[in-house]
Amino acid sequence: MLDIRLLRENPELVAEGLRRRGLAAPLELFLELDARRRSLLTEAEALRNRRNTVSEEIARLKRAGREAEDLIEEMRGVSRRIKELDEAIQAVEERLAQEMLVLPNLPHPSVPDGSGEEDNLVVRVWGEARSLAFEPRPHWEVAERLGIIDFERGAKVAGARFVFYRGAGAKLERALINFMLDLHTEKHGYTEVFPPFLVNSGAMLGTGQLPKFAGDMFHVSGTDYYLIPTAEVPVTNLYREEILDGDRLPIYHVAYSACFRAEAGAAGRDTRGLIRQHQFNKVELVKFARPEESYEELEKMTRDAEEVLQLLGLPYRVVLLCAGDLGFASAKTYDLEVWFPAAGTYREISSCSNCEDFQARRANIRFRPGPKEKPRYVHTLNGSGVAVGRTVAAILENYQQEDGSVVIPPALRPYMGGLEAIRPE
RNA sequence: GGAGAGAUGGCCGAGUUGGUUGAAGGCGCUCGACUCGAAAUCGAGUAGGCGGCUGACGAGGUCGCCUCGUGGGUUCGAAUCCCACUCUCUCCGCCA
Repeated sequence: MLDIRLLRENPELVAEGLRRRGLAAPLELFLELDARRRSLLTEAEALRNRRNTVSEEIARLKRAGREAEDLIEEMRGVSRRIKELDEAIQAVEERLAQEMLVLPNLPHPSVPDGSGEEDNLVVRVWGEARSLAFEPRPHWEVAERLGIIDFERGAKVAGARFVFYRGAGAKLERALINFMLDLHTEKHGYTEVFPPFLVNSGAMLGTGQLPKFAGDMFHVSGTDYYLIPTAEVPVTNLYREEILDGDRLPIYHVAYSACFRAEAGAAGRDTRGLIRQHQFNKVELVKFARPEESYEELEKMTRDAEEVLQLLGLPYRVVLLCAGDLGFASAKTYDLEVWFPAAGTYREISSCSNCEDFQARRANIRFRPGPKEKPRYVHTLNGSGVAVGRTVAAILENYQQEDGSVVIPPALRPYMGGLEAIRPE
């Protein structure tokens, strides 16, 4: 959520940020609601002040055994008026919140202009996007020939965009999760958490999935539970409604979770393979940082995610998203895109974002800079470190051999019981 | 799922015949005094939010309002009375 004060005092700045995202927001409405709210509040407070003073007077009179009926009669009217004003205030505040909650975050000045993917900026490339000596097969063919992923039975038992991993495939998925968690906890200093996979609507509101993107998620009918689309949701909400000790910052968390996405509106896109599933695994990085350090932390977090791909020997590039391609809550995002030789393209495998205080304001996550100082909102960051299913897909395509086998990246072998390659049965 | 108990400030813990209790007391913490220094002792301070005025939309100052799990009700007035909900604990049942 944006700061209403920023909107009040600097509407042009907000309008400019929204325009860069390709949005025209009717800011006059906000200003009008805000002004109305404050004028009602002032009136109600003046009346409350009157009531409080007179109530003391009444108490004094009663103690002295005197009558106070005329004052009580006056206060009856005052209380009635206060109630009316409170109702009006509540209505205005609800309206204002409703409008504020659907406004996205403003892009950071370092974010380039642009309206979509094609305007994103490649900031660096790692590894060689090599073409293989033979005609590479897409990862789902590699997987099916090895019998390690069962797409058909996934569809039978659950539906389209669900799979069973089997044998070495299941083990590969599990090995990657452990490999990533170990790297981030042991080398990069993150503290592991294992979060709930279902959260309530308050948490979804905090990170920005609700109210605007309800259709992208699975909702357990008859309850207030939603299946998490990413561990970012429970982990960022860990410290909701808390004031953190400034000495603890920055806080680094890493979490494995299954992720569930309805993929509404994605009909026909990536229908084959592991790229776009309703359920997938992900290792997620989340940071809570002081505002003045958050952009430095974003760079470090991106490097931490990159190291996963480097150790696995997967060629990738880092892309800075343009203003028009930014996610709802993000002020600045780097995507990591990994090379897929069969498709001949780079595909997103990680997304690292600084949400600044946008989520912190919604979820009310603050920190005390020093003793006696006022609490301030933290900056929240999140990044995939990295998407596991897509990593499996990338390994299958990049490490496939002409005979149909797949070499296990050396860094992963300790997690695969020393296995050097997956071969057809 | 059934029965009961409870939810107060960073923590512990008073306060329920409604009226200087935003909140006693203790602990913790901060600052000061004492000390060569520390401990002990003494003194002062120690929640958050919102708004008005002042000031530059800053810092600061000042006035006021709200918050004793959450929401609603009764009342001139509610931490205190009533209702609903949430969460925690204990016992029973069930279960990985």
